Parts: sequence; structure tokens; C-alpha cells
Amino acid sequence: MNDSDIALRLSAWWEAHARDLPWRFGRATPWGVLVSEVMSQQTQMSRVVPYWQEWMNRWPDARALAAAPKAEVITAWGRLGYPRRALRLQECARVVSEEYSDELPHTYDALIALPGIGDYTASAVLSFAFGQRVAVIDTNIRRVLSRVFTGVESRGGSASPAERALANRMLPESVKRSVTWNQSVMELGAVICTAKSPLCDICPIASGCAFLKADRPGLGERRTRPRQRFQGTDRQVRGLVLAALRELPAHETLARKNVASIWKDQVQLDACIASLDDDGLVEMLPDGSLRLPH
DNA sequence: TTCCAGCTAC
DNA sequence: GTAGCGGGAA
Repeated sequence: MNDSDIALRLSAWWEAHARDLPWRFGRATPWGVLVSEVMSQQTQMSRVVPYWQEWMNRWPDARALAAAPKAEVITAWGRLGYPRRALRLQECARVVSEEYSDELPHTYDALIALPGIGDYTASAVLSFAFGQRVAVIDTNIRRVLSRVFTGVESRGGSASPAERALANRMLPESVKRSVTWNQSVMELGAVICTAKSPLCDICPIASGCAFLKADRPGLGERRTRPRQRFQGTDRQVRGLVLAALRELPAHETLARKNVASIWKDQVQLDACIASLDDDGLVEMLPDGSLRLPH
């Protein structure tokens, strides 16, 4: 199977099996696509769908999100994780509505300059929302291209120059095909060519895969840096603090004694509250009570 | 345990 | 280059 065959098979597989996500198939505005990408950073799409529906229903465009109270934005982010993304998305909305007349810019340089938008998200918006020919490089595409064309697992950390070169080399010349390529390679990585248990039996390009041909060397070995434990970490404590604040009726504050009961270790708790305050996710009042920012 | 459509600050 | 950042699911 040559490169062209692989692209054709993937394209056919995409047509038949693409998940019916609500921001796909031209049903979302460019802003809606961007929101879906930000919500999907380090987060499974299946978890994103209900949040995205609710979010876009409430704030259909950048202008609407820019005008929303911070507390509502943080609350609406719910349990998606990495709540700083919510604040950055709102900052992004502010820039887009004020500097770009509520229309997302169409260039990589302008997109990547927006808060919370990095290389992946900028490229994804250009390809998926604007139909431009750009190599999209995320964890799925890195894994799939590396396996299929190099026969080895991609490594953790940021994409290497070799991986970027590979992604650019394999990107079809045709603008339209390049978009389908990005979509289908990423989708294959998400549902077939997964990290730990790839379903090679039902993979449409198994017969052209160097990784399978080599008997899947190194499958299951740890490729990323060891994860920080969650129990007892600042991340858990920050999550507990925010969860407590989200439960409050709008505009209410959490009294100091209730704040203290969130976590046993008061030193760690205070440090976490300070970092949340730094991030702009909470506000500390002089009397020691706490609330979501306005 | 690892991984998940990453970004940012250091 | 890498630590820190949530929370859920396999």
C-alpha cells in the first residue's frame, strides 16, 4: 500500500465512521470550532460534548462570552478540568470581539497570539474551521504517523522536528484532501490506533502499517513523563476549593471557617488559594472569605 | 497506572 | 526542555 492508498482508505473510513460530534460537518461557526478545541485540550471528546452544547447555547459568539461575568464562566466550565482554560478562553473572546470585530482571524500568527491558543489549536482552527492546508500536530497524529510510516512509537514531550517534518511531508497537496487527512488521521488515533490497545484487527490501513509489520515494538511501554499523583496534590486541593465555590449561590461568598474545612493541611490550603487568586480563579476578601471573581 | 484533539511560565 | 495544571475513564 503506497501513501496515496493510505490516504484514500483513511478518507473512506472517515466518511463511513466519523463520530457525529456537534461541531463537525459545518454545523458550527469558526468560534464554535475554537471552543471545541480548547475544551478538548487534554480532555476526551466524549466528556466535552455536553459542556460544548450548553456553552455555545449560552454564549454563541466571542462577543457574548466576553461580556459574561467571570464567575459564570468558571461555573459553566464545571468539572471539565484545567479551569484556567475557561479564563483564557474568555480573554481570547475579548480580544476577538474587540480587536477583530468578533471574527476569528484567518492566519496562524494571529491565532497563536490569542490567549490559550497554541500551535495545535491554531492549526486545528485553520484546517477544520477555515479549510486551509496546514499540518495539524497533536498527540493522536504524532502517534499514528509515527507508527504507520516509521514503525515506532512517538515519544512524550513536544513534537520533534522529525515528527513535524513527517507530518508536513505526508500532508496531501490538495487543500480539501489535507483537511480530510488531518481529521481522519486524528480520528483514527482517537478510536482505532489508540495508545495502549490499538485495534489493528479493524484498522483500515493495517496492511500498510510499519508498526504492525514490525510486530508493534514497544507497545504499552510508558512514553510520557511519570504522572504526578493526584491524591494530596495542589491540583486536588485547588479542585476542591473551586468545587466548593461553584456550589455556592451566585454572588455568595464562602466564609472563612467553611474555607478552612475544605482541606486539613491549612498551609497547603492557603498556598492553593493564593495560587488560585494569582490565576484569577478566586477572590480573597479581607475577612478571609472567598468567592468567584466578578 | 496511563492517557486524554495542550498551553504557559520558568 | 520540563513542571504544573483537573478530572475522568480504560
